[in-house]
Amino acid sequence: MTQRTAKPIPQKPDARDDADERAFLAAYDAAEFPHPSVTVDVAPITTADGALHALLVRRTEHPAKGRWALAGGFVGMKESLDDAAERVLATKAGLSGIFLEQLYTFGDVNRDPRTRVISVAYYALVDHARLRRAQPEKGEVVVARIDVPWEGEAGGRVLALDADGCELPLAFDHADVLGLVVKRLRGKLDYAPIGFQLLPRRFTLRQLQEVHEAVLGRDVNKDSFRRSVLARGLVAATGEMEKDVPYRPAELYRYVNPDRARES
Amino acid sequence: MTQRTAKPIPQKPDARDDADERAFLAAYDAAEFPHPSVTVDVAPITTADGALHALLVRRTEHPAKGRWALAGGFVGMKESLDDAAERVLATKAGLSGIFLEQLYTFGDVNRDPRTRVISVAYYALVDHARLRRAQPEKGEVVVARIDVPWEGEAGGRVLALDADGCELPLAFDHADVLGLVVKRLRGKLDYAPIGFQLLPRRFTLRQLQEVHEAVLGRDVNKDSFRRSVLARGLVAATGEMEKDVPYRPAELYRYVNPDRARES
DNA sequence: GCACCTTGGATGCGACGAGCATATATGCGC
DNA sequence: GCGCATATATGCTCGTCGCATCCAAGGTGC
Repeated sequence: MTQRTAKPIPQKPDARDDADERAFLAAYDAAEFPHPSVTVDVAPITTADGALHALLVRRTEHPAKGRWALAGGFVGMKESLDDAAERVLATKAGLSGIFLEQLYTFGDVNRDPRTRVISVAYYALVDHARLRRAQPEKGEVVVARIDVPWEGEAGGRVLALDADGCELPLAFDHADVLGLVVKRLRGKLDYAPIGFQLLPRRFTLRQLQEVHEAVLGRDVNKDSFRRSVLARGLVAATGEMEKDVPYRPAELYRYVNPDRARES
Repeated sequence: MTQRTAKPIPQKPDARDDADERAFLAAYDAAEFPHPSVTVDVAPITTADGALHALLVRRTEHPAKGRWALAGGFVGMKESLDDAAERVLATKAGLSGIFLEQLYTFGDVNRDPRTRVISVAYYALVDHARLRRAQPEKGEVVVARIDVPWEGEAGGRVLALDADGCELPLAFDHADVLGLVVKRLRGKLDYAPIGFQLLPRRFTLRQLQEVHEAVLGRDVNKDSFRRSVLARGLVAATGEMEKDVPYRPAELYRYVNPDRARES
């Protein structure tokens, strides 16, 4: 809310509030004090091979040149935070129309060596095939495996590994940001429909279970998982079967929003 | 895993990176683009009479002059967001040393009529007696009853009522902020130790139950509540009893952090 | 075609916790 | 002492979760 930290604005008398307020706003000078820079950083997340993965962007400029970072950008004066996150996700990561949610705002004084930068972090959830096809307007990207060195929802920073298992150096405090993404996803997974966002529209229950195991970092009981998913009514059978598998094909399901009807 | 998607960036010679980065930082001009204002808004929360209450501050300046608002202030260039929230809580609400946690960042373009203001919202948890004694450095405050017009974790804006049940007009989007506080508290209550923050150091299990009922907005089963609280090992009996009650006094408990030892 | 393997999908059992009822304990007012 | 309100403990039921078992269905090798 609103209050001015430093020298107070010259006081005006109290009456005629509307005209008074208009006059106040006309005289208001937003540039009176220095303001911090505000950015959004977006972590596009998927699951594969039993682990979480995140798309990272190689920094081509200082600071942290050459290191890997989340897709980020400054917030425009006339765009909301959500709009800025969508724009950054589209331009820096080449992804649009996918699930996007605010995570946390990082505002330590020295987190960016340039100047005071406050960063509103978002995470985006997308299925693995789509993330692999992601093509930004320019720049080098990588889909890094997230290595979580803690259990459950303890929290803490995580590591980003390339295909050979080598650690990718992360820029700024992005190892903390990604750690908080993991913690948040683990906390929300069993009561919010976020597992479906990491899969294509049609999926088998086994795939959904593998997504949960990748997010949680532990095995889940197969039968209990199936029962609880089906009992919650969040998925509907399509009658179709998966193809080209060397064993008994499983039925394909789709996510149904219990509130409103949805496309198939 | 990892894959490089796009055309490689024209590489600059990689050596002398440190000196290079120092030169870049020296030439960086933070005032090159206009920046939004960044504020913190703190909602001091307690429970009483079976409902959530929040401390609100009367605005003495435009905009929204005369309306009630969360305790807020601009973020200084050399203080972290958490530090700013602590400072605002101390100066605007007269409270210090209490539980404080970031909630969400509100950044719609027109949420403040003056200029672009991005607000990082926090909530603070404090026991009722302490909130009633809170005395800011200056200004008029009120402890408003929060009326939640929705059930469970549906979410949405809430109303602030004074002692007579009359609605208090809220400034900016603070009805939404308070609504999100309620939603967050309801979601975290049963797996995070936040109920204890709303009580004095020593409390009866009945008091803890009443806190839970006030936050959740519904009754909870007494015996199940007692059993689960005791089984989780988050509280320890003190051996003391409550005094001056016209019925059998209950034993006083205290919160124990299961990780590290704590004071009694 | 047939044996065999692998995975999908259903059923049954026991453990555990939540909700509910009951019984007993304890301080106060009469 | 007696009644009352509340605290505190115990027993019961029921739903859910974890675990084991069984059958179904498709592919592979002979």
